[in-house]
Amino acid sequence: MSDATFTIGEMCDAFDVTPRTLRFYEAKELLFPVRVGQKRLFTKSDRARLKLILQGKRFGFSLEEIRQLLNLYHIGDQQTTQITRTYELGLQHLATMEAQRDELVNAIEDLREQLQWGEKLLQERGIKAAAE
Amino acid sequence: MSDATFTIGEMCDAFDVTPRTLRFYEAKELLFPVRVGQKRLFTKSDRARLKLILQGKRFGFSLEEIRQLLNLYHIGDQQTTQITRTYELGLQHLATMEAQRDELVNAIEDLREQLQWGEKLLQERGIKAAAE
DNA sequence: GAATCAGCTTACGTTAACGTCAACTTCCGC
DNA sequence: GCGGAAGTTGACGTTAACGTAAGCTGATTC
Repeated sequence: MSDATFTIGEMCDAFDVTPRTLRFYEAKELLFPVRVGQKRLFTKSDRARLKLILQGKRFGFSLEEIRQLLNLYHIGDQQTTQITRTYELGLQHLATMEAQRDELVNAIEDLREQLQWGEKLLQERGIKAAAE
Repeated sequence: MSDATFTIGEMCDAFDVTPRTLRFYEAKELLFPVRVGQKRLFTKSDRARLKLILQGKRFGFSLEEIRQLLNLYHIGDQQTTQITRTYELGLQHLATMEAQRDELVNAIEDLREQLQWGEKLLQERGIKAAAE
């Protein structure tokens, strides 16, 4: 029940990416689709990884950083030494992301204030909000 | 008391960027240093903008997106029509950032779980944490 | 007054992350 | 058995965001 695979086209539809992107990610060793003859077949694992990749990108991480992070989700099948390194890398990423979250929360607060300012300013000038 | 200006070198030291970067941002109309002869002098306003620029970059925004956002902090000296547009742009950015924050919070949670998994796994294998 | 230093412009180079052909192969329906 | 759809591999093009090198100016310092 975990043998469901997906063609490249299905993946593109599901995640709104182009075939080129998926092949590129494979070349960069971010995805590992199975080959049946020539064709790629993406597994459920690939879907999970792709989801994480796109998420990571939204947070401003590079593909290379993401590639390393992804090993966390393969952590079972590694050698102990490598697990330790991967684990520590994960800790660092966690710290980065938490810092980013804090910064983001502050930035949101600042932006809110600016917007209230603008709102007030618009009211003073007697503008009817785009309520038409 | 608001007439403090800064040379390009001082800016670089303060924000850990290169001169090239600051000149590039000026060319892209993200910063507007005053000229004294040939030389650029950065105002307090430029410092505030640069801070926002670097922040935005960390969140994965492009310089062009950031440029538009920055108008929010100039919102006083615009025409009413433009203020409205700027204001709406700000609202959109706010929504984007809030979505990003939520996603980030979830991702942090996921990552934490994975790390606990790894931690457990390392203990089972009897590894002394890099406490040496 | 020669050197050093900070800064300037112009222009070409670079890296990441794909886009865009071009030129096949494979399968599927009719 | 043929046309179209889906997929494949190169190989080159593109955009953003700077880096880097060359050659110039002006101020300061010894």
